[in-house]
Amino acid sequence: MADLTDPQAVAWASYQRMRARLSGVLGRELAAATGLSEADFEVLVAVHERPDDTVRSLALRCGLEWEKSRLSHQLRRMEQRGLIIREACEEDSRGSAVRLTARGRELACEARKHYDAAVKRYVMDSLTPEQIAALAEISGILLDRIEVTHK
Amino acid sequence: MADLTDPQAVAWASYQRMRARLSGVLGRELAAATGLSEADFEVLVAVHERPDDTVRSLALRCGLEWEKSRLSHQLRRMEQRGLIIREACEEDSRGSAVRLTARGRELACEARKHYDAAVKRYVMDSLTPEQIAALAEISGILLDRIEVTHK
DNA sequence: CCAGATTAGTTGATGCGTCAACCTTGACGT
DNA sequence: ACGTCAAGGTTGACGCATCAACTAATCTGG
Repeated sequence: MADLTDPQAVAWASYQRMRARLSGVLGRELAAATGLSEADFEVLVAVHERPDDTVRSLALRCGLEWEKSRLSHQLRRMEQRGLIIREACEEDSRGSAVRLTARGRELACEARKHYDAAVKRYVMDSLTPEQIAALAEISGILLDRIEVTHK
Repeated sequence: MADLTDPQAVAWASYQRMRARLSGVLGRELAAATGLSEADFEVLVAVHERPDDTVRSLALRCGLEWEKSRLSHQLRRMEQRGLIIREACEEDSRGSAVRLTARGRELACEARKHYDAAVKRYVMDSLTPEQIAALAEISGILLDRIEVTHK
């Protein structure tokens, strides 16, 4: 009772192939248009959503659901490239806060436009509203499943 | 005309979150059970499907749809860990062939069992046959879309 | 108030993935 | 033949992701 049925195997193979290809083209287009990686983009957008373009690292980490060392490494690289700056956190002197630079803010907006357009072009324009809803539903079910067994 | 509608944005967010979580869980379980990465696993399975557990690098690369340098780096690491060996290719002296070691063959089988079971547990057992078919269909559509605009 | 346990964040090592540069060998037109 | 070009593969550099070990500040129980 362990094996996948044929339609299951086919579905999994299609999904895996689609996933690999889609993230490839989206990442490449984003990099070509803005010089940002998807990781950069996620961080910039998440920070830009906050008042004053500033957020505590902890909150950012929880919002992104990233490992702490992943965020730390990413922020170091982004700081070196002048996209963000890190400042002290007054509520908790262990913590730190992240603020967008002018360049970071500008790139966040630019990148969002390009990225959303690419998602629309590659994904949304290809699917019916029913298929989009189905994708959302399936994703939600699988997420629940993972949360339940890993909490 | 550029922005995503609300249901589109929700669907995309769910998909992205599901994708990240699912690949995390599957990768972690595979590593815990066998010590292999997903990249290792893909290679082992692809080679193990061939007669004599041997393939030419070129064929492997086309089957996996990997960049050539990616495959080269991956094979170097796998050779160092004793999962495969690389030998000369007689049809074309530029080329090379990949053969599983005994350990590689053993791990390929072991890993396949664990991985399929995890896919079944996390994905297939959570979805109806209709949802599985919908996932396959959606994936196929998006793949076509990408192929068309990138070929 | 103090000692031990938690928590925020950093660091270093290592594997993965991409790009660009490179080397060798085969293919092809003339 | 031969010169040019393309293809198979390797390498080095760099960014991304995870793990484990570490530092420093906060929390908590007594």
